[in-house]
Amino acid sequence: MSKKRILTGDRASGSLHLGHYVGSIINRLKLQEEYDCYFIIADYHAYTTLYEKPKEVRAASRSIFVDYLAVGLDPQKCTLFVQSMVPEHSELYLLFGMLVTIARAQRIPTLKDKLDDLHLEESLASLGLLGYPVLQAADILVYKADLVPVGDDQLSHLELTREIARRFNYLYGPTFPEPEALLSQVSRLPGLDGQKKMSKSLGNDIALMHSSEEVTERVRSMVTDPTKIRKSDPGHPEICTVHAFHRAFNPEGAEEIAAACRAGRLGCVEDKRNLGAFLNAFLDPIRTRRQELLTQPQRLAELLSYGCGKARRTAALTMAEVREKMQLGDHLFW
RNA sequence: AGGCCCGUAGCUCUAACGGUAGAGCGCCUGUCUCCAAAACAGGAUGUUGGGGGUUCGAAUCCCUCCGGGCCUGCCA
Repeated sequence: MSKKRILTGDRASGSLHLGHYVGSIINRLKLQEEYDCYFIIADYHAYTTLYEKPKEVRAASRSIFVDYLAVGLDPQKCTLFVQSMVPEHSELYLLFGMLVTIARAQRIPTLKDKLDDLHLEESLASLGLLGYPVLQAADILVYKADLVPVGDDQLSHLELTREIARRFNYLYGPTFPEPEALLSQVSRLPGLDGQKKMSKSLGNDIALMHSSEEVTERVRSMVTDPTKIRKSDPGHPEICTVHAFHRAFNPEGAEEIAAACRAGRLGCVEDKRNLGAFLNAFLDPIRTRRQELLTQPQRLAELLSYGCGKARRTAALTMAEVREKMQLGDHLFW
């Protein structure tokens, strides 16, 4: 009962890929054993940029939910839910919006990066995009989460969450914990191009839902060590994308492979063939489980509604308290 | 509510006076590589937001509709 609570999740902007897996999913599989975990599929967040594409967002939400189950997040151990199905998020976001100045929101460093990605001038950013970190604060605090697994790029968002919690507690009385970062060892997987991090929008990803043929094809297109021209040339595994994947998915064999590559005994073609086989061996059980789940729409619907219901009950408790403290709601009116 | 600006390839944009729709990036193919990358060679992509009009001829001018944006106002 005294388990600490965690909130984390994914924007519903695309299917999960191997970068998500090594970056956070694998960590969540452990966290669900020790903590009271809430895993959010953040479709409202997806709408901050994909508001013109509702079907894409819904397809992504569905695909992420099924993948959560397929990789082994267990609805008996953790709470899996979709953000928009818990309307308390939006109500708390609205109220938190009063506690944050425009200047403060504009000072979040990730906003600038996001605008660059979108080729947007700051003057063209939507109010929703500016409010993104405030919505995140609502996501976290509506469950009174104690811990938030974050990469260092998200620390500034968590800092805002803590400020909001502190300010709310000061103004209306102690209500929220100040959530702390749970810094996990960040193993970041590069994309197929070896340059940028793996991302669906860059098209350099291997999705959990890719077929084995697609995986083989994508591995074949990976960038390797450009100085290894001939098979017998000594390679540099530390700068080779294929090897980065070996280290992530085949840690036991990685050293031996590196040695063979350096010695010029291992060619890239063979190396890629081996990696493809490894990845497919890893993905096959996930594929099997996904296929099984997809034949049981009724069960999927039940699991989704179970998770959302559970999340909503928790969120409703917080909102009742927030309304009370902020003198809102009909039972206080007269 | 008024005023102004914009809409062209997946993205960023160029196309004087109305005169064969283009470039860069990205993408695909080939050569080269054990692969991939790089380099080189080649290729594709468009109802120029929709409709109407003027004209021998409209991305360009006019009308209209749709979509987007900026400014001013509406004592919210």
